[in-house]
Parts: sequence; structure tokens; C-alpha cells
Amino acid sequence: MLELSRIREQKQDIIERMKVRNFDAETHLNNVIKLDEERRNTQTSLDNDLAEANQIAKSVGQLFQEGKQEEASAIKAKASSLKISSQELKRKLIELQDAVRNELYLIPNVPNAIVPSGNSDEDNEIILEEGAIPTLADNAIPHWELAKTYKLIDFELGVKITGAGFPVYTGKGARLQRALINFFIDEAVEAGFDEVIPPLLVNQASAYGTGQLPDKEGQMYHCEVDDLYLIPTAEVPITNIFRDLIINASDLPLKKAGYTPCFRREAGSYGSDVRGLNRLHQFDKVEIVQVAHPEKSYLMLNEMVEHVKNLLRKLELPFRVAKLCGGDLGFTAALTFDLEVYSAAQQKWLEVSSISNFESFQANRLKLRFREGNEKPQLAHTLNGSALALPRIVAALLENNQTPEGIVIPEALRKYTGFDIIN
RNA sequence: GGAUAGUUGGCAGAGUGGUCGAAUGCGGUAGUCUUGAAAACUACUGUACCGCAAGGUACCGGGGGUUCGAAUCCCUCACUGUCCGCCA
Repeated sequence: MLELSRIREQKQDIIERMKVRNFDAETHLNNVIKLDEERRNTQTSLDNDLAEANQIAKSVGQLFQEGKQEEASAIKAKASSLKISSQELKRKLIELQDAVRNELYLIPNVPNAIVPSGNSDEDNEIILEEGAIPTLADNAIPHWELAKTYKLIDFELGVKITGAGFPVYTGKGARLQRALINFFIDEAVEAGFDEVIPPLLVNQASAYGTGQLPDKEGQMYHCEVDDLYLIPTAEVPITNIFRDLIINASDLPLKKAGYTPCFRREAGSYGSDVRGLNRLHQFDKVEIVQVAHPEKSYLMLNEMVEHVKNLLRKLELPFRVAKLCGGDLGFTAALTFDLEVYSAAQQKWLEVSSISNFESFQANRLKLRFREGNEKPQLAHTLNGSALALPRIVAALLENNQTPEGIVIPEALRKYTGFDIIN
């Protein structure tokens, strides 16, 4: 959610930059500004009425104490009429506040100045490509077949127990999951992130806090009886740790990392893209989250990208880094880097991490602020990134490392798996 | 699921109709004293909105009501604690 003050002060600039997203901001901004003006006028009138009413109430009390019953009764009438008009104003004020907020909910974050314009992932800017793309034998097969051959993942069993998109990991496949989770967590802790294990279900306030509601209502599993949502990413519970806080500037940045399963309904996804591990309803991910000083947040963003690049290097996977174009940028992000690994058997790049700076967009909803000395609190910046999402990493590991002898486990992972090869 | 007690400022905790944005203690900030520190003492110490400012308004879990006036009375919802039951 953008700050009203910023909308008022930088309207033209925002409109310009939103064009990168193909978002016509002008109507929305004008609307918000108009509604807010009305809101302020209404509040001023209301405040004046209430001030007068308070004044009268005080005098009535005083008159009663002095025993001047009649005088008191006389001005009571005035207070009563004031009450009626102020109730009217209060109703109107609440209405306008809601209207302003609902309008603000429709406006996405302002892209950073370096975000390229574009319509889809085709227009993303590849800023780095690293690692040799392996050439596989002619009989190389995709991961969903490898998973079957080596009994690593049972997709059919998952269908029986739950439904499509809920795989069962078995044997060395299960062990590999656990190894990757531990590896990612250890690396994050090494990089200065505090490990947390958050709840997997969140309440509405949290879902609003990070922007899943109202924007992505249908994407989350909802437990209606208790009105709780299954988390689509650890970003939600972890970032909400900081909701409604005022943090000392000297305590920034705050860095948290957590492993959780993630649950996504993925309504409307079909086709070859969703084959095997490519798109699941439940998957495992280690997420890193930061609360940063506005002046430092882009430094932190780079640091997080470096961290994930190192993970991929240690896993010996060829990868590339894409700067998302405006059209591909998420609703809440100001700047996002995607990291993709190359799947040799599918012959395509798979997105395994998305690292974003939300600037104050989330913080505004979260009421997450920091204070410098005795100054007024101001909004902090929030960032997060996957470090890393498991399924596509597993897909790439299986496919890229397949040999006639079996699937070779990268050196860095062996102390976690306890085996060097899957055969 | 049943019973019961709660929800007040960063924390603890008073306050049962007007002078209460709210005692007191702790914590925090600044100062005095000290070579320095500690202790002691003194002052300050919530957030948001409106306003150039002076100032005003709102907030004592959420919403609604009674009243000239509500932290305080009434209704309602949510949450938390404790005990019992069930259970990893």
C-alpha cells in the first residue's frame, strides 16, 4: 500500500514510473487524492463538532456541581443536536476512510527506476548467466521419470492420499529433501539470518499485512471454520513477526530465515508447465526475510541475491539472474530478481528463487516502522527471497546429474544426504 | 467440548460515570554529582489524524448502545489465561 503523503507529493513521478508496469495510475491517484481531501474536510468538521461537544459536557458537569440544574439542562439540548450531526459526520468519515483504503489496495507498488518496461517474463533482463550447461546423453530423461526409476517421488500415491500436486517423497528422495532443507538453513544462519519456525496457518490480519489479501484471495487454501489461511510462503508469517512494531534504527537490519512447507492452490494452471515437480500445491522452501533501513535496503537486496547465487554455485547448478520487467513484477514489489537454474532434460530455465525489495509498500500495511533517536517513526523497508525453493532444485539436480551409474550428489550436499550417488 | 477469570501505555499494574491520555513502579532519554562508572537526585518519556502554527480530535481488545459526559454502566464479538475432558 502506497503512502498517501507520497501520492500527494509525487503524483506525476508515480504515474510515469507505473507505465513500466503498464498500469494506468492517473485515474487511481486522482481518485485517491480526491477521496482523501474529502476525508480531511470531513474530519476537520467532525473534530470541531466534537471539540464543542466536549466543551459543553465540561460546563454541564461544572454547573451540576455548582447546583445550577436549570442552566445545565438548558445547554444539554445543544449538546444533543451536536451529537446527531457528529454521528452523521462520523459515519461519513468511516465511509471515506474505507473508500480511500480500498482505492489504495488497487494500486501496486511503484517500480524502482531501473526496472525495464515490458509485458511478460520474455521481457525480463538477463543480467548474469553462470555455470556450464551440461550436455546429457541421448537417453537422458526428465526428472519425473528419474523419480520413478529410482523410487524417489511417488506422484500417484500423492494423488491417492490427497490429489494432484501433493507428491510423496520416498527413500533417498525423502532424504534429499531433508538434506536440502538443512543445507539451506545452515547457509542462511551462516549468512547472519536468525532461524525461525513459524506457524503454517495465519489469520486474516497477517494475510493483509503482507498483501496476500485482498489481492490473491483465491490463491490460498482457506480453513473457513477457523478463518485461517494456509501459508503460500513463509514470507507471510515471518514478515508478520514485525507487524505493528517500532524498531530502534540501531537494531536494523533484522534478518530472519525459516523453512516451511508452502501451500498454493494454483487455480488455473495446466499443461506441460505443471509436469512433475514444476508446479505443486505443496512444496518446501527456505525463505529469507529482512527489515532494513530505507537507505540500505538496496544494498541488502544485492546481498540476498549474492547469498542465493552462492547456494547455486555450491550445488553446482548452472543458473542465470533476471531482473524482472514491469509487466512481470509482483503487485507489492519495487524491484525483483529471479534466479533460474537450467534443466538439461527439459531444456528450459526453471525459476527457483525470487528476491524482492518491497520498500515501504508492505511496511505501510504492516505498520512496521523504525525510529532514529527521538525523531518521528518512519516506515521501514521489507525484503524477502527464496533461499531456496526445493522442487525445481531437485528437478535440476536429478536431470543435470544423471549418469549411467546413477544420479551424482554435489559435494556440498553429501554431508547432509549421507550418500554420494542415487542408484 | 465444559467451567471460570481476564484483555489498560515498551513492561508490570492502579483506576467503577466528569478535573483520566490515564496513578505508581520498572525500563528508556537527558542532566546534576563523579577522574570515570555505579548509586542517588532532577526533568522528560505512547501512537495516529487535522492544522503553517497555536491548538484540536481519536485511541484503555474490536464493534454497537445508554448518558450532556464512558477506561468505568449495558449488549455483542474476538482473543488470552486457568481447571476439567480428549489428544501428539
